[in-house]
Amino acid sequence: MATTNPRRPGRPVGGQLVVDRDTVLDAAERVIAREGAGVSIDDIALEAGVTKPIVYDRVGSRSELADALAERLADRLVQAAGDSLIGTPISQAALAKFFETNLLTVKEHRELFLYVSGGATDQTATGRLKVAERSTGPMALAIAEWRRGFGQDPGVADTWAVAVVGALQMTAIWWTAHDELSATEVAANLADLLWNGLPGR
Amino acid sequence: MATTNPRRPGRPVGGQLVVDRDTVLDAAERVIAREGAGVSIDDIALEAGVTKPIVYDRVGSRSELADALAERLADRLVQAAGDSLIGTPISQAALAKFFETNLLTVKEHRELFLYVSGGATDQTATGRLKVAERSTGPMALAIAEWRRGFGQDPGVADTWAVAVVGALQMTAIWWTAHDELSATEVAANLADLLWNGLPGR
DNA sequence: GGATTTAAGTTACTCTCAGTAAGTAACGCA
DNA sequence: TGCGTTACTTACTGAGAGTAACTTAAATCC
Repeated sequence: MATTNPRRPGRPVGGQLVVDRDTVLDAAERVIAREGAGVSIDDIALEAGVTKPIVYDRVGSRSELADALAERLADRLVQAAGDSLIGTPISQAALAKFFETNLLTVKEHRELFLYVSGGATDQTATGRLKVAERSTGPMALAIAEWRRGFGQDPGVADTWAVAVVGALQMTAIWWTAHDELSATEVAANLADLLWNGLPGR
Repeated sequence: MATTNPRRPGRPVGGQLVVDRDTVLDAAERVIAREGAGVSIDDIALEAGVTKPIVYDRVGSRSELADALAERLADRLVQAAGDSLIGTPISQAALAKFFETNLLTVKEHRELFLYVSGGATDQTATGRLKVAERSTGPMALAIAEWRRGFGQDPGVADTWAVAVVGALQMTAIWWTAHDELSATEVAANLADLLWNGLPGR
């Protein structure tokens, strides 16, 4: 969707906005996927067929952009994987399936994940935490639900959700960096750890 | 150690180097701890009482700097926590102690951790992975050892080590962002998860 | 012991990029 | 038909990474 015929200055013909926020975010995802996490705002603007100030107008600063992309990515992770977990009978196998889906989704959006993680250097810089927090909510709910189902204290759910998401994210980035194992194998290992614990059963 | 009396151009008197690599890294840690993860190379140079090209000469580019600091941080984490784990009888309580030490160490070096994580935007940008990989080695060894002790397959050790480190790191950064719980509580929750598994015992 | 090469700094630059200010043309309302 | 408003663009500013050019002391050579 790169600009075919550059626009002149001034308000364009036809009362509509040239691009809306979502279009800019779509373009950002596309160019990040294509060129890697090092892309500049100008690159994104170009991909959207527009200039930099428009990007600022639609989505805000670079860290706000990273945040917005983080939300999208997190939602996608939840969406893709949630089907594997919520509502189905809980088992180690289901957990493994859930992890596998997550691994594959991260792999698919690896550069976006890196962009979002490295997002900004200021205090909002906890980009990975942003993805995590978004993914964590549903996860925490699910965990609390389980625990209640098992007749156990759901109070640990928050910590556990963060931990599980952290384990998953780190494993995913590690796995995509040097994938000798298949997603299925890694997911099975993870599920084994988180279902049975370190000492095993 | 900030510059008291700026040096003139040219080679300084006295055959010695003004600063060596470690001194620069020390300065970097100090200024990051004091001013936050947003510091520039110039800031670091100033703190070291030297100018930017010297920093480049001693440690290299910004991502190499981040990598070097990541190694130091990881070594410190291993150092601080290793005592709690290696050689002692393995138990859920020991694991909790290990986690607690780790949490407190990350909290202590929070800004450094953020600097290293946000480190660079290029493909080397997996700064957190750098910390992780460094921490992971010893952890993987320990886990493999355990598993053998339990008479179980040590083959999962690599994946498990990454997962445990990931869970720990994410939990740490989450905890330092909004610490309502004590380190001890969070560590206990983590140990419960990783010792007993999600379903509990 | 002076001339020359090498070592170890600093100053001053370039380049890229985030963020913003100023300029321009179409729309839309009186 | 004129004038404010809207929605763009171009052109700037400032900061920071990385480097080139310069400066002076030490070390080497005769």
